[in-house]
Amino acid sequence: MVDIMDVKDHVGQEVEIRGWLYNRRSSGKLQFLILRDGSGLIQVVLAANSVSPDDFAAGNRLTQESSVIVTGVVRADSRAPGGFELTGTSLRLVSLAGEYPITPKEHGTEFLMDNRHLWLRTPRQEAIMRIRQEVTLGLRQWLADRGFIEMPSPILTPSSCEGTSTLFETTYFERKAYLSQSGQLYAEAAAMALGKVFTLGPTFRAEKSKTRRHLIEFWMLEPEIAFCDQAENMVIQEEMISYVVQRVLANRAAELAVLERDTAPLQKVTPPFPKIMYDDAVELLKRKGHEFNWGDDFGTPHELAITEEFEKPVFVVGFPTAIKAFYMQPFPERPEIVLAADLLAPEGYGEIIGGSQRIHDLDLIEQRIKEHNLPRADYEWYIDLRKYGSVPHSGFGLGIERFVSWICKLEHLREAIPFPRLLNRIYP
RNA sequence: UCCGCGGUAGCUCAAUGGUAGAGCAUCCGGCUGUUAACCGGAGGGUUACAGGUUCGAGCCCUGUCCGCGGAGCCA
Repeated sequence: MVDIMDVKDHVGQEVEIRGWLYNRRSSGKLQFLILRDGSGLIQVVLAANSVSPDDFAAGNRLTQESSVIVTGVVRADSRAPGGFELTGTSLRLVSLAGEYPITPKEHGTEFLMDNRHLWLRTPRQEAIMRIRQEVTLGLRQWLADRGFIEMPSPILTPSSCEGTSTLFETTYFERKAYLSQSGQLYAEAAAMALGKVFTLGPTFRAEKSKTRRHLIEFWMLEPEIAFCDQAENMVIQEEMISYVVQRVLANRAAELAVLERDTAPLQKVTPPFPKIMYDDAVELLKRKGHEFNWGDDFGTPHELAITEEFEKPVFVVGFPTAIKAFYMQPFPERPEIVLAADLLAPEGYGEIIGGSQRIHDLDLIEQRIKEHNLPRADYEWYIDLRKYGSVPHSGFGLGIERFVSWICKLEHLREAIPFPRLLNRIYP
């Protein structure tokens, strides 16, 4: 048995391919079967004198997406898509497919989303999923190589992590529980145990967001590092992002080609990334004619206006304390801003990372929990981290689907995850 | 939640208020190098739903539902 992607290494040999019929063309005594097996596409030529009459007839009855096992001799042929093809020697039907909804013609997104379980079989979706795997593998590899330990955080939580976004409520036997919207607080505890850690898992936001940049359920990577300040935090981010982008360029060139992704902008993604103070970003926006006041949070048009000034991802540093989470460390000498930075991706993809140095002072964290009206009882364990050997520490959250969408230059986040949960969609 | 656009065959889309159409898919037939193959034939419709105007509504009006795009919020 040979994967289609490896067929090119078996020229002149007879190989067995197990897969599904992607498309079929026939010229009477000659059939062209395009097979897919998840690793690629290949054309199998069935001639009346190359296979038995029964196998030839079976080929004629094949419907789109029928599963088959074929054997054939590999031949280089410029007329074949991909340059290699099989001269079929046998064909065995595994299962005859019924009328397949996704035809070789174009379809609308609503229909494709209703058939997401089948849509995943198309070459474009395969390419995106392979790139997604390269991204998560690359992130894990880069972190593991630097001594980070993967520490999963719980999905069922007793209360909000940040007390801001809307949470999904569920029941935990006799009491209420919530689906996690961030693993960060748990990552902080883990960092005090193992030094350098990360959590990678699903997070849930019950916000009625309805844009191409939002998912209800999405995956987030959240590294957390003890004895790390915000400057070091940003170095980690820019080196990790650059490594993964360059790795995808090196290992997934074929998939990027399927997506017709212009790789020139990605090749420029190398450390260091430009940094702009929030203060200066406000001035930049005013200069470009935006109505924007110091203290406002960025909307989509503002992120676009900032990122179009740069070719690489750009850090916006020093946000107003009032618009950021309760746990962020104030700037030295400037309590009105925090040691936090958002990383904005180029080409209109916006925020892919939010990171900060965390408050390590016991009195200040207690004060902030009070100011934000958070239920102190739920945060006792978090406060403990400041009681027992507190150290300066930093971390960040990376949105996996936004990162993948940018690398693939997707129109919509829904294609970056196998089964997207959207505002009006929980099927399939 | 707000603003805008849309819903016709399994799919993608046509159709001056006057007989419901095409391509793809499916089925039948033809073709020994096809490239979203091609050629001939067949079947396939509660025009989202509910009302209304009209001699006559896919088309005009009202309401509802659903979807898409954008905003806000965020990764």
